[in-house]
Amino acid sequence: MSLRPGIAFLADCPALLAMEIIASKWSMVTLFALTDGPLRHGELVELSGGISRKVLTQTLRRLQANGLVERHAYAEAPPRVEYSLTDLGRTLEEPIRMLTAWARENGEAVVTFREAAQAARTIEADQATLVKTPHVDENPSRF
Amino acid sequence: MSLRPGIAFLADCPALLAMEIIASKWSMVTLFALTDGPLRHGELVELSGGISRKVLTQTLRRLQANGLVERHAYAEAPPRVEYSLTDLGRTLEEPIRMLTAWARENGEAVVTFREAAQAARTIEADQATLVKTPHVDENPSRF
DNA sequence: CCCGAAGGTTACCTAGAGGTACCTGACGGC
DNA sequence: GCCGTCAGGTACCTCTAGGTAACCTTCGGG
Repeated sequence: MSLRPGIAFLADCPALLAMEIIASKWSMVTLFALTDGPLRHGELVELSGGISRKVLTQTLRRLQANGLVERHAYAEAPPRVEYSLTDLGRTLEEPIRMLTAWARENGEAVVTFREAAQAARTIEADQATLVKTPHVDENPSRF
Repeated sequence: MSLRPGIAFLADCPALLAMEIIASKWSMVTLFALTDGPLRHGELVELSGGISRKVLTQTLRRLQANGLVERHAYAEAPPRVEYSLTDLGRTLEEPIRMLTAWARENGEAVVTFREAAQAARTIEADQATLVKTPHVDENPSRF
């Protein structure tokens, strides 16, 4: 231990537990969608790029149970339910916004890289089946 | 659709795919650990607060396959392998740092809230069992 | 009286995350 | 030889995230 200072904190529990809650695709998306103001269940489904209603409900309940999101149900004619960030949730706005901005800016690059790597691995595998090359170096994908 | 402008992008695919890769507890922890410089496998295990060696390897391979992390194996006496961020991975430094800082600052608050809510629900449930006996027959009318 | 909308819940299923335990393989020290 | 280190790989297991599909409830409208 005691490598570079300021890293070892990773083992500290509450931070890791908090990470466990927010560090999921749907938590991120949901929290981000709420950074611009309260939204209804149906609106969140539309905005979130494919989340199912069940999973959205689960996600919201989890965020609610951890004090990041509030649920307001209005006793109206067509039942209306709005979700919004709590004060604690609002402290997440900036980090989430930055991460989302990163995903928007670099998502394409990631996908491009992944596909190139995939293609490279495929070719490599083809060569391996043709000639069993000695193949010493990295990428220990067995022969 | 067409609610507040600038939200609907969430449905856009590459961003969502990128989110899927980095938005996991161990990806976050691993990437954060690497923001301060290259680290070896064993160092990452120690720093990451409980990740198993198998899962660390899986996580690193996934990040590597998506162009965020590089693996350098040195052919030395005791095999040495170092992992570092790629240029693309380095663009994640700031977002990850912010999120990690948030987790460190607010992890305690989240855990506190969760435990309070848990206690409240327990009391509520106790009252329900005391007052509401006919909980049994609330099964869905199956026919 | 049935329909549709809104916001759920429930049952059922699969895929993947993640853990433990044990094996490999090259080296160095004894 | 035998043991220990480092970075894995593999087998096997469990648990949950997440998806589909169906049903419920309350309302107003036709």
